[in-house]
Amino acid sequence: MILQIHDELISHPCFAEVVFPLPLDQTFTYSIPVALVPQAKVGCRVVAPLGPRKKTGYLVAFSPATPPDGEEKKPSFSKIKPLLEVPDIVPILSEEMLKLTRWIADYYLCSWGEAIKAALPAGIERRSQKFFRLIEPYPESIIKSQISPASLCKAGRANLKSQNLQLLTEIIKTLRKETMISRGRLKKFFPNRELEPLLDTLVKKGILEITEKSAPPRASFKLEKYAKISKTENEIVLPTSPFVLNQAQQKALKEITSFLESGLFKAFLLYGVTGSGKTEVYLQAIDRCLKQGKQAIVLIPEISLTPQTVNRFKERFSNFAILHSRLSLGERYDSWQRIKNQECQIVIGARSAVFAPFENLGLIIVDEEQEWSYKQSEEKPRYQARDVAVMRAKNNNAVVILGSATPSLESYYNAQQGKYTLLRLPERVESRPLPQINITDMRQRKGEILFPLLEEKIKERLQKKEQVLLFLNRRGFSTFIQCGDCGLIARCPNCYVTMTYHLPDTTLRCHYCGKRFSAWANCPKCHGYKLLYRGVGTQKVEEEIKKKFPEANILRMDFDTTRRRDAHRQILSKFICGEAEILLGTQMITKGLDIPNVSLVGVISADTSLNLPDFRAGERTFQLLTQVAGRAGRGETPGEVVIQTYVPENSAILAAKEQDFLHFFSEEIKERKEMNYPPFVHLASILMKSKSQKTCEETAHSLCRTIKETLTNPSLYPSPSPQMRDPALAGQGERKGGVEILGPAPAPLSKLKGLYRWQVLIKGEQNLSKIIKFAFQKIKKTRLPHNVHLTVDIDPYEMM
DNA sequence: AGCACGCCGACT
DNA sequence: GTCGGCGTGCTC
Repeated sequence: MILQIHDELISHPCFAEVVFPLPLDQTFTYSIPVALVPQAKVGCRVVAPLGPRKKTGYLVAFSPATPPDGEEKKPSFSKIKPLLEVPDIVPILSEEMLKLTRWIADYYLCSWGEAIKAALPAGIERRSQKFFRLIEPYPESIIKSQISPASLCKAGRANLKSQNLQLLTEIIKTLRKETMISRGRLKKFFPNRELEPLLDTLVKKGILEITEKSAPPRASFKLEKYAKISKTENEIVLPTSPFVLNQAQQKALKEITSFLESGLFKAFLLYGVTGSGKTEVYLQAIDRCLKQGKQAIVLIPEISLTPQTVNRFKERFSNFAILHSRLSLGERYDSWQRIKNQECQIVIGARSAVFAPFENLGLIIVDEEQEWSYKQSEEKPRYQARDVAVMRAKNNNAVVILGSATPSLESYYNAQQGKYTLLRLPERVESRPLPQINITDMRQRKGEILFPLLEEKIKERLQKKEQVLLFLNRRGFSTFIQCGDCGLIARCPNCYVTMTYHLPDTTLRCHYCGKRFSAWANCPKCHGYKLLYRGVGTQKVEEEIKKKFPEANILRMDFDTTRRRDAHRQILSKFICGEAEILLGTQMITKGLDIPNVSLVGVISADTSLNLPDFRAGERTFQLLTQVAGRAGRGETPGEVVIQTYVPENSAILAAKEQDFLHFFSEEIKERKEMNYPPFVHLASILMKSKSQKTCEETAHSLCRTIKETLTNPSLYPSPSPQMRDPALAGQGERKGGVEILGPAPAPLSKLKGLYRWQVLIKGEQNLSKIIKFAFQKIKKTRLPHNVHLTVDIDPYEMM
């Protein structure tokens, strides 16, 4: 073995440094077999042995056979294994993507391999399929005794539960017939839950043998599917020529093009009210970019990525690709391949399209930059695509345009500070008036759903044969049920949240873990029959509307009515065709709907998003209300909006009424400064999850201690002279060197899916990644309890 | 993240 | 006594 490696070293005195899409913050060193030397380049995928299995990793660097003095020592020669395969002829990752993913790994605190995985289309990993085979020659006794499970057990010395004997018999029978069978096929035959552990046991006992074979690459399915899609999606689209721009648009475009032509990095914030013609500016900027021989990426929030939106681009350009989460793996891979081959010049897509593998990038557009969906919160890496877009533009000397009618506080602040250049489109094209907004104070009469003003307006619109949109950001019937005698509230046993009452099956459901019960007939504690149904959801509103307007047709659109594939589109097209006069729904009706006949928008309660324990609650409410209000009056008839609320004096609601972003910004930014929140500080959230409440709490405390130690020892973390902050701005947490630690405390959702959750929040003037990374390394050395799971979220959006 | 190895309670 | 529970530690 050693000899063989030395042989290779003579012809190729280099090792491959490989990272894997695993939470392992290190590179692995492999030798490169002579046969693979011509192919193995930095940026290629490689298949290599990692422990007992083969894994796809990424070649990120070459390292010399003998490390220069002072560098970390290589693993001993006997440990180094050779690469097995290099599936890429051309590196799949450019130098630029390697640099960008490295930055993501450092900033958002994940491994380089995880960051790279996020930048590549899903399903690109070479799948290896396991095949099972009965070991030849199996003991004579087994064959003779036919397939008596009992004798098999003895021969294999496997002690199996009786209910598994039957299953075992069947498996053996199947294996004898097929000799080789894949895990997937076996699962199809025996969809029992016991299958997997049983197979493992049999392998361990030497009755079965596993052989690994690489499965065909997913992409081979792609052609047929792609053809199908193009057929349905290729409806006739008439090309449009560029519109004549108004003065503000012209000015914006001029600034953008001057930077496109200069070939220098520039970030713009294009702040234009709804209907001010941002898209036309995008289109003409893209056109200029293409004429420069460069490529453009357009990011659009997932929900807004409708045919309607895409067609605007299709009308103007032909050579683009769409990257969409609804695409199948094959389709996505195919789009990606077309981009990689530079067969198209424009990419339109959601969050992950920011990684489109263009090699001569000139322009990135982030439409609706304030949208939360640009932040990946569930999966690692928890990156903010808008910020990645800015970073990528910087790396490429490209132009980035962040567009919005209601910019995020961060972006507008950045524009004020000169980090971004502000471009304003203050007027609506064709000078369509903004909708009239009315506020109803719900404190007048508690417990009501539809107040007289909204009811009156609905009646009016129905008579005029116009359409109505009703918005409530809460699904289900009642958000909780409570015993009127003892006060007991129905809570999920796995999560510390109330259960929502649902119709028509009268179930109690947990919106976090999906648990369902049939609803209480009476109180399970005191057996009282006086049950209170509290908190209004869309189902209850639907019932109320039906009562009040029996002649009207209502469509409800929420998570429950759109679970079926395509239901979303079906409901919308029904509404557009005029099959219903009222569309009632949650969040999902607020985005990108453009229905000319909608003249009234009603917000049943504006307060649901306002009461969340989140410093962005006000901002979110303002954006939501502005967005939903924008759905009214898109046609000839001027629109009208009614917002019902318990807090009409709240600044977010007042600003939404006046549709005055700038006023909202100036109020909100004051509060952020006072409370020491972004954009004045960076935030990082560390979440501890464990089955044990105690472990959670203890880990949280010890983590806090470690972070504090890190901070008090300036030699430990590389921070440039921690400057003193204005003491008047001090927040409530503990502060050291411009860093403030809040917590530890139970997370707002203190238990979810059976796991307790504790949280530590860190505020800092500078990027907190380095400090946290350091503290983590330290805490790992002092041994972390193994039954806690740590999640770090840098610049978090959801801190529940 | 997997996966193997290793040390303790419930059964043959 | 063995089986399999999952705590611990490693992967070039």
